Amino acid sequence: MVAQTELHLGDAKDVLKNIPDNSVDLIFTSPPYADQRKKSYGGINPDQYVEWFLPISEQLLRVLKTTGTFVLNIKEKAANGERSIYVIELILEMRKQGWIWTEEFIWHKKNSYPGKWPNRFRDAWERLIQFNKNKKFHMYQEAVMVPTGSWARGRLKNLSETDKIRDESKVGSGFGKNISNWVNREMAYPTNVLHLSTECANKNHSAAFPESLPEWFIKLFTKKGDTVLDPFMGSGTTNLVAQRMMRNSIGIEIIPEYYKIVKKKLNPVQTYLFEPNNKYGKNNKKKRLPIR
Amino acid sequence: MVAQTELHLGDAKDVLKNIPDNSVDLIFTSPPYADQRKKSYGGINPDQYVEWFLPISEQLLRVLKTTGTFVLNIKEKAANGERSIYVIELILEMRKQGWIWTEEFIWHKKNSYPGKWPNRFRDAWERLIQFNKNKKFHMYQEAVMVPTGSWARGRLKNLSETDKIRDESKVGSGFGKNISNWVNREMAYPTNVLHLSTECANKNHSAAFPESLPEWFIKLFTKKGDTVLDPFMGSGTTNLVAQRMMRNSIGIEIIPEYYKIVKKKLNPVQTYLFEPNNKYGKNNKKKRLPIR
DNA sequence: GTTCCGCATGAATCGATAG
DNA sequence: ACTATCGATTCATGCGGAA
Repeated sequence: MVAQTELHLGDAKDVLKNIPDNSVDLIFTSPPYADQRKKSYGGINPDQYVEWFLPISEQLLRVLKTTGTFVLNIKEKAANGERSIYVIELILEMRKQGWIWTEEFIWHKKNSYPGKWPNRFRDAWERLIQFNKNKKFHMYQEAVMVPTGSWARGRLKNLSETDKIRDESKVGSGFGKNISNWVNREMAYPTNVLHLSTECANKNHSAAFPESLPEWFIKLFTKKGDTVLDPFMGSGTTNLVAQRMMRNSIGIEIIPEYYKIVKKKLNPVQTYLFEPNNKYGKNNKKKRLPIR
Repeated sequence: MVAQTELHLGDAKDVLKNIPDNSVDLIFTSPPYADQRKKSYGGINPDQYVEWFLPISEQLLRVLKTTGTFVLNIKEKAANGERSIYVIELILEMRKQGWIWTEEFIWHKKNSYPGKWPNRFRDAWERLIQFNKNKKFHMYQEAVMVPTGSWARGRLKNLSETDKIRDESKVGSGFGKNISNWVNREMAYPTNVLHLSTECANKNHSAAFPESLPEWFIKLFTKKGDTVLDPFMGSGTTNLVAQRMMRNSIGIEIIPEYYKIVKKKLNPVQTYLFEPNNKYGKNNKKKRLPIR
């Protein structure tokens, strides 16, 4: 079984028109935030952001299945001592388009950007806003259960301080790396707060979000063979993870350089027969990264 | 020096009118959420929530000092599979009143009790929305600094349990080795994500938030002798903490039973002598401070 | 093979300076 | 007065080299 990955070069609002109605199970994306990524994307003014995004979200509403989910990763910036309001305005406007605002997950970034200002602390969280077309949608909650309970606590007690600190991410939301050790123990459902760090010093690839972020939502809202869409592909993290998890995916990117990089990265793997057992281990990270 | 605590029985929107302009340094409150606590507050319909709150926030804007801060603890609930929008509408409307939306802190509730629904996970976070009158406001950042990760990794790891305990007490008492030399370097400013446990098993009253929550914001935005206001006092957590931290405080509560409980709980000397008619005239603030 | 230490690096934000 | 650019500030993380 092979997961198909479709890559498109172009503007999301145009390219989306070629995608059929009700054909996508999960949209996971992180659009360029207002006034950020100026060098690459030109930067959208906060005042014009909603206006810019609405034609795209309208298309997204069309291509999403009625049982599907749209997860939008975004965070408004602070400027001149005040937070922008375009994100919450966007939620209100998208509701008018017919979207249902189902949930808002919090991504707690442990290693947020440092800095000190007289009037504010470091911004250490981003929004993961969940929208749906219908009140009935597919959600595979068991797929993201996390180890917890007395066993986890007992084990933690015997660890060094260093290990405790490191392991906290594992206990909190299941984003730790050696999760396989915890399988078949006491499991619990996670919450709507996700703990994970940005991968900043990773030489092999730099992405806006770590792989575990789309991975979690792909697990939660799709099953194998489903289709995942990222209309702002960037470095292609969503599509890479989708492919590895045996989900079909569609990626759209407006910048040729990014498009080429992703195309190179994904194409060879596409024809490669996937083995579900060999997934999230540390050793296989090296294996999958070198591009041949 | 004694911190004075004023308690008022009545509707916030009326009682607030008796509080002088520009007299409060911090407003910290957790209003009744829409459609919840029906038995106590009669339940405010989500559709009418903004309309209900705006006359109150207008008064709050008046009584707050230009250097003061308003922290609103609130979280919209999900009803019928959808998140209510009254909180984000409220932010937009309060901006129109003249409030500056400075920041949104996240309170990550670690111990919220387990639960699961077909369409969502446990809601483990709440908003702490910071509003200001002015871009310049008082913020005492050093008061809430926390140990850095490297401090925990490097120092704590090599210390015995007793050393850890001893050193902690020294920070407070000032005795022992002078650790202030390296404390500064090993302390970091926090982020806008707060990790606190909910105090579930607590006496008779059910507080909406743990004491550490108002404590953190009182440390951050006030100094001793400042005035803290909670227009929806409830079980009086904010006022209790304020009093303990040597801040004057004002509490307003509409339900007689709560009012009586708080009045009993707080030191009578410090709840002594409130003069409701003494409003706009002479500066009653200095007058009511030094009472023995 | 471990552990430890040094170092580069982020979806940041503000205030000052320049046009 | 308003926008554009730049420097200063700051810390968790992971990598690579050293002990």
